[in-house]
Amino acid sequence: MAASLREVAAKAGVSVRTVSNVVSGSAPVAAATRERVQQVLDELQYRPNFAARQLRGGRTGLVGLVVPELSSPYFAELAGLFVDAALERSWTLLIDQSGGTAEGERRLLEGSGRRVLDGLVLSPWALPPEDLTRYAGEHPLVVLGERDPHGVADHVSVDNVAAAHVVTTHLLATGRTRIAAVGVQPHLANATAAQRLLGHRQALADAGRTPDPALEVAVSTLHRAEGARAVRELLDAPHPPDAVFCFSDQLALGALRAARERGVRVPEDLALAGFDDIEDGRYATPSLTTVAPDKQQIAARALQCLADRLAGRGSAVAQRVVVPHRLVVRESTGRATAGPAPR
Amino acid sequence: MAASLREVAAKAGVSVRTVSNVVSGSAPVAAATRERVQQVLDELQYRPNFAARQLRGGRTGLVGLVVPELSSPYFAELAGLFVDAALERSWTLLIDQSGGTAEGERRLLEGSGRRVLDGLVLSPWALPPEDLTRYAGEHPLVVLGERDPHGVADHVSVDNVAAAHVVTTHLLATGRTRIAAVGVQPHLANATAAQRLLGHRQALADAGRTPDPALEVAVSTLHRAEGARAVRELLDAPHPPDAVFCFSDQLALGALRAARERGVRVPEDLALAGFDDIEDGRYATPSLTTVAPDKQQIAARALQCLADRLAGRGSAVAQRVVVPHRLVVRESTGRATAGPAPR
DNA sequence: GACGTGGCATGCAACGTGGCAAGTCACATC
DNA sequence: GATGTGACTTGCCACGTTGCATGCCACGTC
Repeated sequence: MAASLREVAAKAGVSVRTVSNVVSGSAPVAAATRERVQQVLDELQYRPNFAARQLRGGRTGLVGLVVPELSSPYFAELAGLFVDAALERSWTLLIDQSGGTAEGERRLLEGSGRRVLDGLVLSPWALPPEDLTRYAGEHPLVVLGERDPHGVADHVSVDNVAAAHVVTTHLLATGRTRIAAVGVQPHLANATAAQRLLGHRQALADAGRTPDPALEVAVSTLHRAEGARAVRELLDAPHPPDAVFCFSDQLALGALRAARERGVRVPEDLALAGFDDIEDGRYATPSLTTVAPDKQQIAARALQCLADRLAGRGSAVAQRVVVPHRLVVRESTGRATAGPAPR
Repeated sequence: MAASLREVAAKAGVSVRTVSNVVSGSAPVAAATRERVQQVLDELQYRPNFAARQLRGGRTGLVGLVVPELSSPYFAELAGLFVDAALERSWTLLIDQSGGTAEGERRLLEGSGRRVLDGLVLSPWALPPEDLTRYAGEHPLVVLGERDPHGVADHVSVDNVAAAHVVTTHLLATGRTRIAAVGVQPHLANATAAQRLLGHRQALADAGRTPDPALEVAVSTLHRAEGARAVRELLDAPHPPDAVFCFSDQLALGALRAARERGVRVPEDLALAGFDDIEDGRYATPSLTTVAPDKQQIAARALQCLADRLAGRGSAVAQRVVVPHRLVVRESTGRATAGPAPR
């Protein structure tokens, strides 16, 4: 069924080696020969044998991407961009979903995938650094999102501190005074939320304000429901906020719904900002102010890191790539109404 | 870095073949020898070479899943279940996203993936049957969702006609009289929407009602925004509906938002039903009545089909697996208020 | 002691490909 | 006509694994 080089060679009356040369273009072949061989190739629908190629070359052309959950729009969008970016390098992308658990994150690292993949891009939530270190010592690995600074794996993320800083500063500039932060995740090994909280606090401090711990709300997941719950709690508190900075757009969309349920107007009574710039946020009413990480560049740079390692160009020390982001101001953080805070 | 059988054999003082036998257990090995070899295996951290195994055995242990979009919660959930189901068979699942375009759907079928995968599960939207036929002739293929009845590939789906019938019958039972159907997709090769429309019409006919073409709304995508648009149009029409059956939960969630924007109460003024039973619908307010396909079984049966084909147990003719579904009645289709339809 | 049996170990071959170096051939140059 | 040159082609080998056939040895049986 699957034609091999040998069969093509026999039919074309040339050596196996010449057919190989026609296919790969690695050595000169006379035009007439090339044409004849090519014709047989087409005729027999020759496709190079993946296993044999790998056995010979040591490469599979397969790259893995492990995200916590595909049902999260941010990761789904990101995965799509990785597929495209991989395609540009003629790599095939293998996507896996870890569920945000250490076990899931270890699956491709330790499992059969280990020997199949040329490289791996991982967005870890739960996995302790030791596991990453061990793997990175033997295989090309790129980590997405924040980790401890002395990691050994290459590392791509936005500057979460700066990004959070600019959001809170923007909220202050629209005249808000009590700005809540929703999305702290103390249970995760992942440091992203911690970095954003840091930037948020710094912005408050830079404006001469003291962060109010009552306005920093932890969440168990980054889903809509948690955003809604957080905002309900905030609105029920004795001193409700007049702005909420959610650490993901999903949280912000949940927050938006909760606010609306309570009859709190957005942005007039409550400003809302998110993070990620997912499509749903663009089409929400009001549309969502957010931080837009350059997702395309995250994908591109992450694969570039892998390519460097594969080519042996990788530096011995882990690289730390910071991808640009920008604040996208939309309707949900319009000017506050004059007068007292709601309620 | 990666130890080969040869190295292990040398260090253990046995033949390569014996080491292979220890690893695979395919031939008897004396206990003493086995132990000694095993010790060296552990010591050198031997891992079988994937490529060489495939080259010999012809199997990769890799199975592909192609869905239109991962950002759609239904497909994301489904993909997650496929990952789990594949794991149970010690297969690795390669997920790809086609964008719902013929080109994207052809990528894994025709591209490099073709030779890499032991089998493929495809959820086609745009691909003409010829492509599927050609591929299925050469490789194990399972198609998800409705296709023309005389397809050559194995085929797993729910009974969309029956499922749609039960939804519309339920809406009629709650006292609704003008039931709209949102989600017709005349531009797709995919027949799923057509089957649901058929079931919907049959339910109306069975209740002695004549379907009103003005209440059948086509959509370009299955996203929230399209559901919202459809409902706005329906509510603006001279004779608005008192119930809407959306062909996906995503559409229904969009519809829910649009209804709320217009001040139309759900379910009092307008009943809403969806399809897919995605998580967002369970936590929406009001929670969404929907059809729950047994997604876990879709994954399990689809992989079973592949396994059968791989084992040569596949029948010559295409198999057609119908997976059970159930109607999940929640808040969004509660009893109508007495009195005239809204507006 | 010859023979058969069964348990275990081994060597050979092959899967399809690509690197390497040697080979063939035509043609130009001296 | 011998030699060199360059363009093209080819055979050999190795990658790591496993199927197959064979080899070796000890033991039991006639």
